[in-house]
Amino acid sequence: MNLLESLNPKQREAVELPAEHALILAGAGSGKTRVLTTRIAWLLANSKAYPSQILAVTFTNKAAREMKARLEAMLGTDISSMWVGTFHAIAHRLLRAHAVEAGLPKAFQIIDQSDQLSLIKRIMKEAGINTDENDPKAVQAAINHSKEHGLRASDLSAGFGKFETMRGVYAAYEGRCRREGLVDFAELLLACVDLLEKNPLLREHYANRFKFILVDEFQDTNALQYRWIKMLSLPTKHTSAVFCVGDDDQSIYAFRGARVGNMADFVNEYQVRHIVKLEQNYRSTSHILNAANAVISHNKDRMGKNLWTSAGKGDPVALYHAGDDREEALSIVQEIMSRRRSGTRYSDCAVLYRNNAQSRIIEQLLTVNAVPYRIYGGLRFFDCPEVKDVMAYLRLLVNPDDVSLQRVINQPPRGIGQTTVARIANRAQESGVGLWQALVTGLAESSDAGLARAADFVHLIETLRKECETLPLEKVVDTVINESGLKDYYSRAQDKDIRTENLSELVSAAAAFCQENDIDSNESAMRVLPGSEMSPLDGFIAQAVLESDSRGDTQTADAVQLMTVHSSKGLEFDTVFLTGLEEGLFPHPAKDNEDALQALDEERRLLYVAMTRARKHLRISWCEQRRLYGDLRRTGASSFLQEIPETETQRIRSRYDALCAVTNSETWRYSPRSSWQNTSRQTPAMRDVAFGFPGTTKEANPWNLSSGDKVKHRKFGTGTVIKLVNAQSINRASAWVQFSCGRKELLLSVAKLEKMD
DNA sequence: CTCATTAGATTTTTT
DNA sequence: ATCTAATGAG
Repeated sequence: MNLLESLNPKQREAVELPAEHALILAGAGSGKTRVLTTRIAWLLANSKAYPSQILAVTFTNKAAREMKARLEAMLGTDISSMWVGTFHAIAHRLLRAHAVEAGLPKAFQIIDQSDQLSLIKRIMKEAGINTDENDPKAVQAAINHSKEHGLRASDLSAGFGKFETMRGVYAAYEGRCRREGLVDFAELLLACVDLLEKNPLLREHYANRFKFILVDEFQDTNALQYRWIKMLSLPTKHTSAVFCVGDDDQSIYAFRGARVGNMADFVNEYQVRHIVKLEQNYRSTSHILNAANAVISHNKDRMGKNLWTSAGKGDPVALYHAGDDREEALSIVQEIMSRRRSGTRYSDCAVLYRNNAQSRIIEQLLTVNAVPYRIYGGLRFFDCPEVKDVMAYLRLLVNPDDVSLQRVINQPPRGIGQTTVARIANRAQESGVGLWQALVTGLAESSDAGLARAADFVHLIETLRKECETLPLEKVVDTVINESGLKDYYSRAQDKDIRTENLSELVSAAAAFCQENDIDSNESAMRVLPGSEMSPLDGFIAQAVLESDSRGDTQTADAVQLMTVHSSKGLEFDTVFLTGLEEGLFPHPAKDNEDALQALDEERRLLYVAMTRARKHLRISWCEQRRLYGDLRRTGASSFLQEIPETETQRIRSRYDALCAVTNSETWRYSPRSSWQNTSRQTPAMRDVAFGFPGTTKEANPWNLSSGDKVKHRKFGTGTVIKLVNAQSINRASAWVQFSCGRKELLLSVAKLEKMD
């Protein structure tokens, strides 16, 4: 069989598994996506399933698109009856099809994180809750967390203080969303789960329909997504076969609710009999792979996997110890330029970092040296304010909810300020209706100038709605942009070129949406098409919220790729520069001690992901000190570096190393391990002075102190260090010291503290 | 109502 | 260092 020819035995085993539940443990670079798509193709080719019986769920739109594209290429047939999409997109589709049964208005709208936050803030303000003591973001997180665990406000038992506040806000938020027809991301899934739970017939219908459910990146699923899959697959009845692909070692999203434990739960609950491990790596050479394996082997609770490769040893992992972040960045740029001279493309090089703040210095030096680069994870197209404004107008046409109204009632500015909005909000609250309703019903009797302008706004929206009723999507978007006044407004704004370009790009996006979905360009945007769950406009608005990553890819340009380790997941590059392997940065320290160990394991997985991005060259670097948040911090080698075996590495002699060698011969060792230990512990003294680091001429340096230490002060005498504040900072570090004359906070760069013992 | 200044915070992020 | 959100003057 043609499909299977190029697969290795394990991959082939996975593809040819019987129609039963299965878990595929797919290591980095082991051909995971390929197995998933080939499995589907194989099922179809061997008449195990019709396309309509397949449900393939991914995490990101990118993955969904890739899967569809590969399937189309493999099969060469129409796959439109197959459901391939993200959890949220598929949940949305189900809810549109069964809005009434789910208790939702037909025109319900999805709100994104920022819409959700602004709604929560407003609810808190209206309820007179002090937002200083109760962080709206924390309340938002708590609400989403509750939803992830299937808990509605009414499911939470009464509590005290902050929790009770949150519970109240949650209840109000739920009520508001229901009244306004708004659904947040978690609600898409939860409403689906509720819908199927309440309708056994419907549940059975879908479980019978989707004979094969395939889940990608299973290690990233949260509790709610797990339940959602369970609802669609009736695990006890074995109507559908659930095929999950994942890698516990690459689970790096626990902070947003991902549960690696879902993998073990799946095996138990579904009594999975087929577990296939894909351990042959097709990406990296063996020095890199062995180094990554060694690091990840320090983790507890692994399902157990060891990647191997038949590729040669390749280059050892290069280690670069820089004096500061500038030297680190410069050395990277220099190496990229030298590689470029020997024929490498810029786009084969990636620079990875733990947090976005680290990119600045690298960008700076790339720019200075005229090296083109591309940053991943910036502001996405549909997150641009001007685009969000237009989308809010479009939503008002379909479903006049508070969130959209609030956003654009004075955008462009039309003299409706806080006071007027507050007045409207008061009326709305009194009669228990939404802002729009309050506006529509109570405007005539008012002589207030602000309210009169609000009436004009309502008139504008209603005119637009009438005008757009029969227009095709592209024209609707264009009309709204022009007649809302947004175009005029933004053509006078600060970045008018970008703003207006984005507005016209939005019109093109609407046209593209019609093309992709085979919608006739004359078709009215506001009518539900036969055979579809929603109108073109509904679809377009939903896509804007759910698929905000659909930004014009500039992949064609030859540019160095800059991104966080998180966003590098799933990608690969010939050459990877992994930066900032420093204690306090990578691993990033955990806040509370409770799950500090688990957090450390996740950081280690993060490092594993980063290392396994590299095909041929991996260079890891760290600095003695780095500028962070406008503050100079003394850093030091990450403890993770000691987990990389020396046999897989090669120390690059840095400028800083060279300096150490001349100023302090004791510090320089060719053995990397001993060298890290020495340089981070020793008093910096001469070599740092020679290198020109500020703050190092002081006698006492913050990194030499810890709480409990006995210190001597010229004036206060001897005392004990209680705690250190900003301990890593060179300029702002201070210590609380208990002297016999009392407790003092001393700035370490100023106070001359002498350490005793 | 709008614009300007200032305090406060800043791991990681998709949907 | 730099961005955002929240106050206060014009």
